[in-house]
Amino acid sequence: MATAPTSSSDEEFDTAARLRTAVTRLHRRLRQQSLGGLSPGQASTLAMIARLGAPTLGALAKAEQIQPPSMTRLIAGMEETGLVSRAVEEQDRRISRVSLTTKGRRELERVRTMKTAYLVERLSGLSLAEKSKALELVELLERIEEDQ
Amino acid sequence: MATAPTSSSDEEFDTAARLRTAVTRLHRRLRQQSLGGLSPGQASTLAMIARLGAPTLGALAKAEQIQPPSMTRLIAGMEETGLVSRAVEEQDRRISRVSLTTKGRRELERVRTMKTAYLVERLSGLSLAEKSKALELVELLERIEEDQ
DNA sequence: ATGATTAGTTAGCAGAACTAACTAGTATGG
DNA sequence: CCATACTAGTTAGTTCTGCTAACTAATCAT
Repeated sequence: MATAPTSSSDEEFDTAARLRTAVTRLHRRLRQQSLGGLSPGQASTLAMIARLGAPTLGALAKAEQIQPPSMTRLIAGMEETGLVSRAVEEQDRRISRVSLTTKGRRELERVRTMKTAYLVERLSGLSLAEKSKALELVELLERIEEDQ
Repeated sequence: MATAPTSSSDEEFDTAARLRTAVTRLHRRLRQQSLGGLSPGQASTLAMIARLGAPTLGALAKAEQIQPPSMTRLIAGMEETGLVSRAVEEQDRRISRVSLTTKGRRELERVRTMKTAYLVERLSGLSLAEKSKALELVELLERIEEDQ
C-alpha cells in the first residue's frame, strides 16, 4: 500500500481541519457583532489596559500579542476619541504609558456585556453537560496557543 | 449584597470572554501560517468548491458564510492565477458556475496538509487523554456556531 | 563621547470583510 | 407583449487588522 493507515494522525488531521474552519468562521461572526462604536481591537485593548493599569505601549502590544506598530495605531485612534490618554514617563522619556480616561472606563463598562453577548447567548443554549465541556474547550484552545 | 452570586451566568460570561480571546488569537496565528502562495480564503474556497462540485457563486458565498461581493473578488483572484474557471449557465445567463481547474485540484492536494500542519503539530503535543477529547470539543465549537 | 540598544512612530503594503449602488438577465401581471 | 419587479453577480469605496522596513529619540555602556 502506498499510504499506511496511520489512523491516529488521520484523526488528528481531520480534527485540525475542522478546528481551523470553526475558528475562522467564529472569528468572522464575532467581528460582525456590534460593539457600540468600538472596533473589536479597541474593545479588547480597553479591557487589557484596565487589567494592566497603566502599561507601556510595548507591554500592551505584547499582552495583546500584536506588533508595536499595530498598537501604536490602535492607541492613536483611541486617544483621538478620548478613550485613553498617554503620559510620557519622566525617568525614561522613550516610554509612554497608556491609561483609561473616564470615558474609556465608562465605555468599557458599557461594552463589556455586548462584547460577549453573542457568545453568552450561544452558550446558554447548551445543555449543562455541554456547558461544562465549553470550559474545557476554552482551556484546550488556550493551551494550543500558549508557549509559542 | 449588591451583586447576587448568579454563579451560572457569571461563569458563562467568563467562559464567553475567554472563548472570544482564544478564537481571535488562534485565528491570527492561523492566518500567519504559510499556505504556499494561497491565501487562507483561497485555500478554504478551493476545498469548498471541491466539495460542492460546480457551485454557483452565490451558493459558494453562502457555503463559506461570506457576502457575494467578497466571493466575487476571491474567485476573480483565483481565476487570474488559474486555480478555477467560470462557466456561464446556458439556461440562466445571470448565473456563473465555478469549478476547479487541473491546477486548482493539484494545488488543493498540495496545500491540504500545509493548511492544518500547524494545528496538527499543536494537537500532537497534547496528552493522549486530551487528544481523545479534542474531537469532542471541536464538535462543540461547531455546534456553537451552527443554525444561526 | 561614541556606539549599541531600546521604545515608539511613520510609511507603505496586503488581506478580509462589509455596504451601497450598479448592470444584466429573467419572470410576471396587466 | 411589455413595463415592472426580482435575482445574480459586479464594481466601487470603506474599514479594520495585521505585517515589515526604516526611521527618530532617548538611554546605556564602554
